[in-house]
Amino acid sequence: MTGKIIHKPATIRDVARLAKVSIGTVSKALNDSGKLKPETRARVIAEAKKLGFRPNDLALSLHRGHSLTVGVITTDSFGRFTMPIVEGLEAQLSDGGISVFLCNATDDREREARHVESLLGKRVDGIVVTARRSDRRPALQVPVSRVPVLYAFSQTDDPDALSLLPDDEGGARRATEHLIAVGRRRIAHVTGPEHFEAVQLRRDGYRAALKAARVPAPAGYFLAGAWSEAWGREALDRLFVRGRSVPDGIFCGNDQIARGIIDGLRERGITVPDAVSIVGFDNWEIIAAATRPPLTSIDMNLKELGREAGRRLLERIAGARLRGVHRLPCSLIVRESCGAGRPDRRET
Amino acid sequence: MTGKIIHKPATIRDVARLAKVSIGTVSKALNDSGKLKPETRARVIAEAKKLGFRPNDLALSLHRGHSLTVGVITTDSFGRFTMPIVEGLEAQLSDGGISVFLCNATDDREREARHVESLLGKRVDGIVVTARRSDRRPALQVPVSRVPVLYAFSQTDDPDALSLLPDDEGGARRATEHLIAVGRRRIAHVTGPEHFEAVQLRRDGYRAALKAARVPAPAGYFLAGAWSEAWGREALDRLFVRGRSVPDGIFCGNDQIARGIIDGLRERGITVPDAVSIVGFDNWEIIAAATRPPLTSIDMNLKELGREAGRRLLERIAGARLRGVHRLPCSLIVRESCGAGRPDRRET
DNA sequence: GTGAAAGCGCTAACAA
DNA sequence: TTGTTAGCGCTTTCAC
Repeated sequence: MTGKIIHKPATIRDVARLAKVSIGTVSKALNDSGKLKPETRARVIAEAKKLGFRPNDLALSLHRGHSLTVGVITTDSFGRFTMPIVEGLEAQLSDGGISVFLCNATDDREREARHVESLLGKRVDGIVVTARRSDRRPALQVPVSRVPVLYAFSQTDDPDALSLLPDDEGGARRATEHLIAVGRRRIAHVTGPEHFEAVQLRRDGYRAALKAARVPAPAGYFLAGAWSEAWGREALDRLFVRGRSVPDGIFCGNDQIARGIIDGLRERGITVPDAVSIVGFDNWEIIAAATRPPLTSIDMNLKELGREAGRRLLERIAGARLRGVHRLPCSLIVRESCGAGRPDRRET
Repeated sequence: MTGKIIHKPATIRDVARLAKVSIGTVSKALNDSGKLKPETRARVIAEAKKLGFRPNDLALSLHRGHSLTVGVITTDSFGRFTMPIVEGLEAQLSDGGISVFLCNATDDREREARHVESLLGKRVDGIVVTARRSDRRPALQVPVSRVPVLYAFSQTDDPDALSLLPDDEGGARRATEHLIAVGRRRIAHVTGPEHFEAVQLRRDGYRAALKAARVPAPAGYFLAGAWSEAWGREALDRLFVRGRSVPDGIFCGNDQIARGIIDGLRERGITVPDAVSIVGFDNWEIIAAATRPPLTSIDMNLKELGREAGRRLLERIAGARLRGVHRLPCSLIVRESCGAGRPDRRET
């Protein structure tokens, strides 16, 4: 014993003793239930405060059968995309008096299983699964138990699962439409590895927007590569060196690519947005604000996605039978990399 | 009723019924305690598995008086610095079977208080406080109760508090020493707002290293500004335009500044690392890897700081009486922005 | 208006 | 070797 003085938290019994009433009375007084003489109620409350009494949620949960906690399991070590989602989720849930357990599984199935076990043991009322990217993943193994599971920025094969994702296709369409709106007609798309679902969807959105506006989409104008600045610069070589007509607008699959492109363009003496308009994707503040000029970009509204995940989870916990894949809208954040156009405020 | 089928989790009682033994026997069998006929034990375990039985941690915690949970309260909405810390913390703690509650207070004292209330209600065994930056903050108000509190990447006035911080001064010294080691003698320091404690400490480290090596530190070579790329470029103007001798090495207060400087240097046709060596701070992968050339930088080892926080918190929970401010070492991560020198592997 | 007691799921001390 | 039971802290009938 290291001489630690344990202040065992006061129990309802302690309050009862001090206030010279029964346990039941204390409960009624504190929860404002039943009928009590105002005087008694006041006295009990006073004593409770004096003792610093705080009901034990453990006992409470045991009694009522749910714990007012949910677990978040992420395969992304709380990376760039997970963070805002968890932030929104936590905000929404904690407004409802629900606490969030954080579990990092880091793509390790076994670790994930252990975390699920642990959460189930803690009798969480629900589980949210997040990931580094929105591609399909194996379903979370939740042995027996009927705890609601929700996939946020993540999806699985189980058709009964509920999944919330950003509307990549719509976001891409909006980006492309914006380029068209500022007068561009030779619009390229430089993006990440083609096996990403997000890459495919964004490409589809890009093409759909061009088609709708009867703007041509030359084959060489679609370039899939890596998610990096370096790839952005490299793509520029392919786009601008050859003898064919060069783009006057580029929609980039993410902000890093966009940054590489903007830097590369400046190094070639091509001005943005005068000669070429650029739109990014992710609206990663730290990058979008640092490019010269600042980058117009698509925001996936991940924090809001997190909040929505919170709401839906609550509904499911309440018994609603939600399922399927839901895509949430992206926003266009206008900065200076596209030039005038209409003063395109943030639109949802 | 939405027709939801509630699979109430099996209780120890259910197992007992099925295995035709008493509750006590089940408990013994499952916890490997007491003496039981191996056959009985096996049967009980089998039935438990069949039922998907999983002990209710709520009941367990209620019984044993501690919950195997801790709370993390952050004033940073899970930002860049908080995430690795929380990641390390969660990893360390979950290895010990402890779950982590995430609470985002976002600089809102009242929200923070509510979170503390909630955590205390959940009877967490400890609380970790993290912040956006390591400056001193008001102590966490933990009414009554003796739950251990630990400040990670954060500190407070209470001299009895336990606080874990990166060794900014040591990191800065190492960075400067590295510049000296690669042969630089005119070393500038461009950093963030001077009211940050981290800025002061890093400046001290920079000066100490110069002094120790008898390298001069001209007054104009220390430039405090913002944490941005733009400031890095601006600082360059002050450093290089005047008629005085220009630096051949620059230690930057963070990686963004370093990036601004590297970009600015390239635009002036000054080569890195041939003409000037650059060291950054934070080792923010996404930036450090994208600069041209890749940036040598100081890593605060925040994930390890998180792990260490987990360990210390465990000790405190176990009754150890820890207090004071502890500074954890930073590492130098060598890339290519300083030139040869010795092949400086990652040193702790 | 207030008190007494059952019960939430589990462990541990004690009986049988 | 196995069963019984008190008790962890709380809410909620049901008596008084």
